Amino acid sequence: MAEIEYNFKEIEKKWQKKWEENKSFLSKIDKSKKKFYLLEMFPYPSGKLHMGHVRNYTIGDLAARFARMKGMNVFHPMGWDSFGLPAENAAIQNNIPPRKWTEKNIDHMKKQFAMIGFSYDWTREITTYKENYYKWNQWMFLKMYEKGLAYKKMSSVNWCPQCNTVLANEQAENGICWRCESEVNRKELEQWFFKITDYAEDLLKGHEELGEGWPEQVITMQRNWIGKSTGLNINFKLESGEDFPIFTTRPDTVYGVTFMAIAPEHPFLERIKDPEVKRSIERFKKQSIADRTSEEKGKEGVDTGIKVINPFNGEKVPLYVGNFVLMDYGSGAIMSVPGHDTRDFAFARKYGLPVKIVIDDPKSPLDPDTMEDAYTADGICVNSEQFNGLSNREAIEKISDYAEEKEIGKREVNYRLRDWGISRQRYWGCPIPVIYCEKCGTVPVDEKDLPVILPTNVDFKGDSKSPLPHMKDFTETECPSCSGKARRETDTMDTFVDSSWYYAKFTSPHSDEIFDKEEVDYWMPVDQYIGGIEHACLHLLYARFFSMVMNDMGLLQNREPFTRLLTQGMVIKDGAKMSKSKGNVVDPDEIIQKYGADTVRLFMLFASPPRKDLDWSDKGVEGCFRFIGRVWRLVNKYAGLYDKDLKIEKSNPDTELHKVRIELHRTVKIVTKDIEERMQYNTAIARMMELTNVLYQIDEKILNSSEGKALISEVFSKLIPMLSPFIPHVSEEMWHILGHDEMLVNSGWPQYIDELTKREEIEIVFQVNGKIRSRARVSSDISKDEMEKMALENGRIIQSIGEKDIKKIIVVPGKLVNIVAK
RNA sequence: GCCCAGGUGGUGGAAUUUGGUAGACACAAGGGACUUAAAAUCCCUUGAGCUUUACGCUCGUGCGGGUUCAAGUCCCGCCCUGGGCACCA
Repeated sequence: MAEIEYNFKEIEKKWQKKWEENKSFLSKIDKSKKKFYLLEMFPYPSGKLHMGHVRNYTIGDLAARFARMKGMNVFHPMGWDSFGLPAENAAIQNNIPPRKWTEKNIDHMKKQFAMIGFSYDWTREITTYKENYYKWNQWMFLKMYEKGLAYKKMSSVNWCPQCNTVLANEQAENGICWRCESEVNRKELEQWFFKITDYAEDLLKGHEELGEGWPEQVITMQRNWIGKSTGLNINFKLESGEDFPIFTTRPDTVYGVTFMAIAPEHPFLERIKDPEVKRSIERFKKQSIADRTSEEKGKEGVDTGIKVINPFNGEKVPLYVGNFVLMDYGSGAIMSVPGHDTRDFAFARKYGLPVKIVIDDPKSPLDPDTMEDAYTADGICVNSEQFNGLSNREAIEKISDYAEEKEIGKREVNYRLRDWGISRQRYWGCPIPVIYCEKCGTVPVDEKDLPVILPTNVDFKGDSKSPLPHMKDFTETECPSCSGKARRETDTMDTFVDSSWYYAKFTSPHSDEIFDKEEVDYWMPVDQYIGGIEHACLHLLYARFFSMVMNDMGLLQNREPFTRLLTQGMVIKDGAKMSKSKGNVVDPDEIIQKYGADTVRLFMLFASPPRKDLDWSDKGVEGCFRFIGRVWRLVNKYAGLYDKDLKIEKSNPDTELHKVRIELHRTVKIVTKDIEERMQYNTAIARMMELTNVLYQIDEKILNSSEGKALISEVFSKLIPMLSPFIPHVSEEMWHILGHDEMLVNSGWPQYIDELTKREEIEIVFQVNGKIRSRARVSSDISKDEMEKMALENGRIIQSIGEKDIKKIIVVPGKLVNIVAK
C-alpha cells in the first residue's frame, strides 16, 4: 500500500477554509451554556508576527479550542492596538502616511493569523485607530473630565528626547524610555492627567479578589508600584511662625532631626534671594533623572540659610535644598534623621551636619561620631524626652497619638503611585477632545460633536515632531460655549488609553453606544487573559483602573476585568530574547513554510510550560514534526480497521489489548487534567506521545482481530479529538479519513472511564533501610499483608537483612515495603 | 540592599499538589533493520562510576548541616542564576 503523504500545506489550507465557511468560531449569546471569554493581549501591528506573538496566541488558541470542545460558549476575539509611534517613525523614514503603513501591516498580519489557523471571531475585530473606536476614547475622556478624573496641570514631566514626547511614570522607569530606551529628561509642561490615584486603594483592595486567578508576582509588582505607606504628617514651623509640613513614616525618630530638606522644584523656594543658592537650585532642576537618582554621583544639596523649628523639642535646624527630594510625594519636603536613615547619614557626613542618636541598639550603644552608617534597625528610644525607654515600634504609635493630641501632626496615608499623564506630543493617536478659547478658557468638546477626527492628509517634514499643531484645518475651530475663535488641543492620548477598555468593546464593536448592554453584561469579565508580564504595572494596571471607573459609571457590572491571568514566558534563542539587535530572530513564516502551522503550534506548546521561557530549537521543531508524522502514518495504516460505531462491550482483562485500553483511558484523564487544571501543555503532549509509542508496539496481527478493531476504534476516537486543540488541521484531516463528517471543532472532548484508568499490574519496590534492594510486578489490588509477606520471602531482601534484627516494617500500599533492620 | 522565582543527565524539560521507584516525553549521540546508496521510516542503547557483567554494588537533583523508616520534595545556614523593587521620606 502506497503511503499517503502528510501534505500539511494542502491540509491546513483546506481546513482553514472549512472553518471559515462554517463560521465555526463566531460567538453568540446563549444563556443555556456557560460562557468563556478568552482573550490574549492584542498586538501592535508592527508589520510581522514574531515568535513571541505566535507563542502567546497558540497558548490562547489551545485554551479556546479546548473550552469549546468542553461545551462552553467560547468568546475569542482579536484586534489591533494600532495607534503609536512606530507608524510615525515609518512615515518619516519611508514617506508613507501612518494610516497606510498601519493598514498594510494589519492586512499582512491578519493573513499570518489565518495561516496558523487561530480560532478567532473576526466579526468582532477592533482597530483602535478607527474613528468608531477612538470616538469612545474621547467619550470616556469627557465623562472622566466631568467627574474630575481627567484634569490638566503644569508639572515636571518625563520627556523622551528621542520620541519627542512626554511619558507617564510607568513608561519611564529608572529614567529610561520604555519604547526606545533613551534617557528621559525632566520638562515643565502643562499636561492632561487621569486621576488614577483616586483609585489607589481600590486597586489594592481588588488584589484580594484576584489572588485566586492571578500570578502572585504580578500582584506583588502592582502592590510595590502603588506603594502605600502610612505615617505622620508633622507641622514643622518657620521662625516667622509659618507652617512647614512634612510626611514621615518614622515619627519615632523625630527627636533625631538635625536638618530639613526640600525639593528644588518647591514653590516655597521662590523667596530665595541669594544668587549662589539660586544657581544651585537651577542646576539641580536641570539634572537628568538618572543623575539625580544615581548612586555614584551622590546626593547634592545647598543650605538655604532658613531655619526650621521642630515642634517636638523646639530645636532649630537648617533647611537644605536636596536634589533627591521629590516634589510630588508627600509635601515635597522632608525631615532628615542622619542617625537612623542611610541616605540622610551620607548627606550629613558630606555636608558636615550633626548626627543624633534617638534609637539605641540594645546590644551595643551607638556613638554618633564614629558610626559608619545609620542605625536603621529596631531599638530603644533615647534623647526623646517623655518617650525615652520605649521600644521604637511603640514610640511610632505613642508619638503619633501625642502629635494628634497637641495638633502638631496628623496620621496620613501616602502612595507612590502618581496620576497617569496621558498627553502625548505626537500625531498618530487619539485627539484629546478639548478646545481652548481666548474667552472661556479650556472647554471640553460637546458630546454630540464626537469624534474629533484625526486628519489623515498629513505631511511629515522629517523633523520627527507632530505635524498636528501646524494643521490649521484641525487646530482652528469654534468655541462650543461662546462660538468665538478657538484652538484645538493638539496633543493626543497615550496609546495605553486605547488598550485600557478594548476587552469590553470586543463584546459589541458595532454598537452605537459604547457597549451593547446585553452583550457586555453576558460576556464580561474576561475569564482568562493571556499576555506578557512586562505589562504588570502598565497595561494591566491601567485596564483595572478603567474597569473600575466604568463600573462606577454603571457601564460594567464587574470591578475587575480579568478573572484569571496567565503570563507567558519569552521566546529565547541562544540564551537571549529574540530580537533584531541580537540577530537571533526566527521568522514564523519560514518555519510554517517548512513544517506547517501544526508543527509550529505543537512545538510552542511542547518545548516548555506556558509560564516559563521557551528555548527555541530547530531540532525540537523537527521532533514535533516527526511526532505528527507518526500519528499520521498510524491513522492512515489502520483507518481501514476503524469503525466509529464499534463499541467495546467489555474487554478481557488478561489481554495485551486491555492494557493498551487502560493506557488510553489514563491518557485521557491525564491530558484533561494537564490542560484544565495545571495549564501544563508540555506534559499533556508527552502523555499522548507515550500512548502513540505504545500503539507502535502492538503486533499488527493482533490489531486485525475483532478485539483489535474495537480497540483501535476506541483509541482513535479519543486520541484524535484530544490532539485537535494542539494540531487542529491535521487532526481534522485524520478525523475525516476515519470517516467522520462532523468536524472536530464541533465535537465534544473525549470522556474516560475511571475504572479503566487503573493499571492491573504495578511494580512495587522492596527496601532495606531505605535502599531499594529488589522489585516485583504485582497485581494492583495487592494487600498490605501480602506485600509485607512478599518482601520478607524475597531472597535478595533476606540476604540484605543478613544477621540484623528487623526493627520495623513500613508498607506503603501500591508503592513499596521498607524494612528497617539494625 | 530588599522581595519573589528558580538551580535536576550532553540539551529542553518530567516527578514538587500529598515526603515514598529521580530523570517521563523530546532533542542530541551511538548501534541495528530496510535500501544498490542516501534520505525518510522502524527498532534498540543512552546519569556517572565500579566489579565478580549481575534482575549486582556505590555515587548522584547547586553547597553544608538537620528532621524522618524514607528527602529533588520539609527545616536551618550558605552559594549561584533570573526577575521585580530601590532616594517614595
